[in-house]
Amino acid sequence: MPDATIRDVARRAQVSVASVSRALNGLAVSEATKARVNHAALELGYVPHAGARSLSLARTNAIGVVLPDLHGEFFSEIVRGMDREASRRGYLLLLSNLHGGSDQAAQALRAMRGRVDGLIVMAPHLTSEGLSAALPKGLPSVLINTRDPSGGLSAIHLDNAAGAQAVVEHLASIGCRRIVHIAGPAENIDARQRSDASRQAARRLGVEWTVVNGDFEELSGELAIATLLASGDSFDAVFAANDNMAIGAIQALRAAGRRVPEEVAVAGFDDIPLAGHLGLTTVRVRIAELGERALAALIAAMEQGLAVRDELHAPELIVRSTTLGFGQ
Amino acid sequence: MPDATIRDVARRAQVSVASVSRALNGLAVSEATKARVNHAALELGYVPHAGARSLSLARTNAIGVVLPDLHGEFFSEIVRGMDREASRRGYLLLLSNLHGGSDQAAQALRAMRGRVDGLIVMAPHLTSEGLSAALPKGLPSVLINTRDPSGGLSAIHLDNAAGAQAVVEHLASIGCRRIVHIAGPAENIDARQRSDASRQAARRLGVEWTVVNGDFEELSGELAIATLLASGDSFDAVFAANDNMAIGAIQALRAAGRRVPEEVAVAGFDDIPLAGHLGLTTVRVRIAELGERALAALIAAMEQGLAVRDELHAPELIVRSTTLGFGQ
DNA sequence: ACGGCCTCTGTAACCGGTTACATGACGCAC
DNA sequence: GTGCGTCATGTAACCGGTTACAGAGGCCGT
Repeated sequence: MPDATIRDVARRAQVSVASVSRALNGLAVSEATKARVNHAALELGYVPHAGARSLSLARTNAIGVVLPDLHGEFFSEIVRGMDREASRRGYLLLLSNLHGGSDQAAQALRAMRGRVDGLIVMAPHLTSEGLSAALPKGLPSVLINTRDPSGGLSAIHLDNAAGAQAVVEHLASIGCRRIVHIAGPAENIDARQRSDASRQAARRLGVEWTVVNGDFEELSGELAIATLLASGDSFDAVFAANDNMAIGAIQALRAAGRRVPEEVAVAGFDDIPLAGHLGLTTVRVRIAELGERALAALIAAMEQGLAVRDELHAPELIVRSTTLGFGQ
Repeated sequence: MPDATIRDVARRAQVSVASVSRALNGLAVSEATKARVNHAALELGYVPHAGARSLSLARTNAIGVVLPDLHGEFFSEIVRGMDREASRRGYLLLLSNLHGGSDQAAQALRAMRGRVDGLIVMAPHLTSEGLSAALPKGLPSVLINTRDPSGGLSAIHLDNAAGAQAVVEHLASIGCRRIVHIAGPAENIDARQRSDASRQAARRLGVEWTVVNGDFEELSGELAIATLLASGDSFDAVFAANDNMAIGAIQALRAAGRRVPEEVAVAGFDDIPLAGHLGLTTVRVRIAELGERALAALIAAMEQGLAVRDELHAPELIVRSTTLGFGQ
């Protein structure tokens, strides 16, 4: 027996489908009708068909979220934040992960049309043209950490520059004079921004700054610093583009007998849970909050047709023991 | 200008809507027609309306996921696993979080009808009747870590008993004789199962076993052990119902001058990332894999109408340094 | 030349809701 | 009693796709 439809309920309650629809949606009907409809619906175990409703109303109460393959905390936290805000506002989240190339990405974006009222997209590896071509025209969209193709869309960016700058200023203020920056993958936009901003801040403050390459993994941080130490290079601070590499750096330093923070101050970026446990100075990103804000911005755009806007999500410097005792 | 519909494309290509539909879905049409349709669709920037398509096909290519408010790793990992499997199989995930009480839960489940082809539900705090009443009848469903109301649904359970038993056997095998178990919240089914199974295993092995209460937070583990030590109680092993509390316990022990693992062995449950860093012996749960399996089971049920089945997801004991050096 | 078959195409019904508009009943003022 | 406004209700069109069915034409064999 297939699921009951609104017509089944109407037949059973001896009224028209219009009356059933009105009764169930709280529109004006007589008490008698409402009672009969409710009774019939209960008897049949009627559950409205959300898909049909959406088609008719041109409104789905769902928001599409298109994310790339994210590792670790980032994926979970950003989804958690969006989910929190979505359920607060009465929306469902439709999740789609981008695994393949840009054609698959376009496919994924197109598949959202008619399913969602708005779109949140994070597609760092998509070209601008590809993105704007693939985005369904009629869908309000918010981009996260993605260069806006045309300037015609709202976007939220993590303020990597502010975070990196805060770290360098902190290091300079406690007396560090030779900073080594462990960079992330070159193609990663966050990594590049952190690197650029830290270099500029160091230059401005008259602090020496050199860079070594990493890949965001702990091991790469350890190797980078071990290599540097072996080469006899000297420095009194390490700023890694993320916490994982900073942790690797600390291990390499201690293995080589350098004291942290007395001889070398170390800072990371992200504030992963482990950072708190190890006392790592870092930049707290509040990823969940970033997700919440993206969703809030999207809903504003959807419901009030709000203008395009570009927000920066400011992170916060968290000073802990891997820098605080420097020079003592 | 509203989005183009299939009728717009038909008009532009000078063919019927049926031909457009056939051309775009790869059914038999002449080359000439196909070319004209593709051309017209491209010109109009036509994107099919997935909602309308679903309604007509009675198939959505989406899977509903209803989860309670989960903290920490669990939420992210299980969603990640389901997402991975879903995108592999060509499904989208529709996420809905249960915040409120059981009426809100019923609401959330009903909202899924007509939007998804199947449902994955994790609702530990819902009564059996509530659940089976709220689940739309026509929807294949898989439950995670939830008592099956009627036995009529597929379900996947984490095998807490096997994990807890493995821990106790390990502790006994290295020579521990007095185990303190730090339990989780009483209403949590995982916590209860871990507690029960560890007690039974200890009894069977002739090891002393006592329990203290915690709430899954690190602080509660620390307090529990600190209190115990202050009372002069003696024991040589701590098995916490999760890693967070185990870490708290270690801090309390070391603060009191007890050596871990030499004097007291400590084990947790979950294998959070921090556990590896601290060398905590624990039980690896592979939550993402649990999510993958739930999704795979659901798709099997949907596509092949597979029979009800009840799976156990076995965790794995990970022995590390908080137990390995015991007694030395 | 004709019937049969095959391929392509178009018309219109259908999926399951919502809602504009028409209809009918009723109350009230004149 | 008539005219008007109000209210509850029903009919049918509509949202944007898919597809059963019918019709049109081409090709074949006889």
